[in-house]
Amino acid sequence: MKRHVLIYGLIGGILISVLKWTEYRFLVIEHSFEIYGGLIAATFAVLGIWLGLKLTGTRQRVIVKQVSVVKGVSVPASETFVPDERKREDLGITRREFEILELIAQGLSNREIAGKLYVSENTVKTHSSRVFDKLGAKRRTQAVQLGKEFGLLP
Amino acid sequence: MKRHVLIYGLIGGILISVLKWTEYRFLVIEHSFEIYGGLIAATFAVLGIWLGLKLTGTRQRVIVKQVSVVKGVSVPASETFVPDERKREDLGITRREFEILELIAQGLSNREIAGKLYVSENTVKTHSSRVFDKLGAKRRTQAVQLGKEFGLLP
DNA sequence: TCTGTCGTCATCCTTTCGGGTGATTTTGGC
DNA sequence: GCCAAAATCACCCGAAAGGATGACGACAGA
Repeated sequence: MKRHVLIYGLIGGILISVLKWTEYRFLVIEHSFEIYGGLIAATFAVLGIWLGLKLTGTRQRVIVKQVSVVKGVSVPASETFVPDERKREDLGITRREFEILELIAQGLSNREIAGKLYVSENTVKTHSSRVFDKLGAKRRTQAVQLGKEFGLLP
Repeated sequence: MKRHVLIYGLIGGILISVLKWTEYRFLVIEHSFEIYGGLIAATFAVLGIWLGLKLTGTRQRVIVKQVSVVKGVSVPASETFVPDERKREDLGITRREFEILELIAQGLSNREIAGKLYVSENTVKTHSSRVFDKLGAKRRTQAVQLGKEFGLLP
C-alpha cells in the first residue's frame, strides 16, 4: 500500500518537473494549457484507476457451517445435512420447486430432470423459473449458490 | 477504502474553493499553471480511483468455516477451505481456468466474469470450455458439482 | 361452492452456453 | 534468446436456458 502511494507521488513529481522544464526550455506557453491539462488529466485518471484497483483487496465473507457431534465424534455436515425447511417456506418455495433446485445443484440439465421426474421439460422450466425468482437468482448456478447460502443446499 | 476516496475528494473540494477564492479575489491567473495542473491532477486521480473501484465491483470470496457445537458452544472444527492444488494440477487445470471455475461456482455469467477479470467474453468461454473438458462436465452446474467432489471448491 | 395454491404443460421469443476452430500475444523456464 | 505452455481473442453455429404469459385440473380449506 505504502509503496503504491510512494510511486504515485513520485510520478506526480516527475510530471511536474517535466512540465516545468518544458515550460522554461521552449516557452511553449500559449495555448498549451489545454494540452498539458489534458495530459495531466489522462495520466492521473489512468494512475487513479490503477491505484483504485490496487487498493481494492478481496473482501471476504465468512459463512459458518455447523457440524453435528454424535457420541463425541464430529460428523461432517455433508453427511448430516438437513435442508432448512423453515427457510424454504419463508422464501415461499414449494416442495416440488425445491426438488428441482436440488437436481439443478447436482448438475442436471432441464431435460435430464424432466426425465427423472417423469414430467415435461416445460414443467421443469416453469418450476425452475419460479424458484429462481423466489431466490432472486438469474442463473441456475446463482440459484445453487444462493440455495447454499440460505441453508437449503449442502 | 472509503476513507481514501473521501480524503481525495475533500482535497479536491478544498483546492477548488481555494482556486475560486484566489481567482476572484486577486485575479492571480499568471503562474497558476501549477495550481491548475495540481487541481486537474487531483480531480482526475479521484475520478480514476472512483472509476477503478466502480469497475472492480464486489470482489468477494466465500470462505467456509466449519464449526462443531459441543454443549451448546461452537468450536472451530476445520479451518478455512483450501482448494486442493495437487488435484487441480493432476487434472491439468491451470490457475486461470480454476479462477474462472470459482467465479462460475459463485453464479456469475460469462459476461460478468469477463467484466470482473477484464478480459473478453470469448476468453472466458475458452477457459470454461477447457475446464469443463478437464473435469468431464457438460454444463457449468455439473462442473461446479464435480469441482466440489474433487475438493477444488468448498 | 368458491377461492387459492400447486402442479402440470404449452408457445413465443431472447439470451446465454458450449463446441469447434484458428490465431496472436504473454509468460516462464531452460 | 528460444521454446512450450498459458492466456488472450475472434467467429460461427446449434443447443440449452430463461422470461413472459396463458391455460387447465386437482385439491384443501373457508
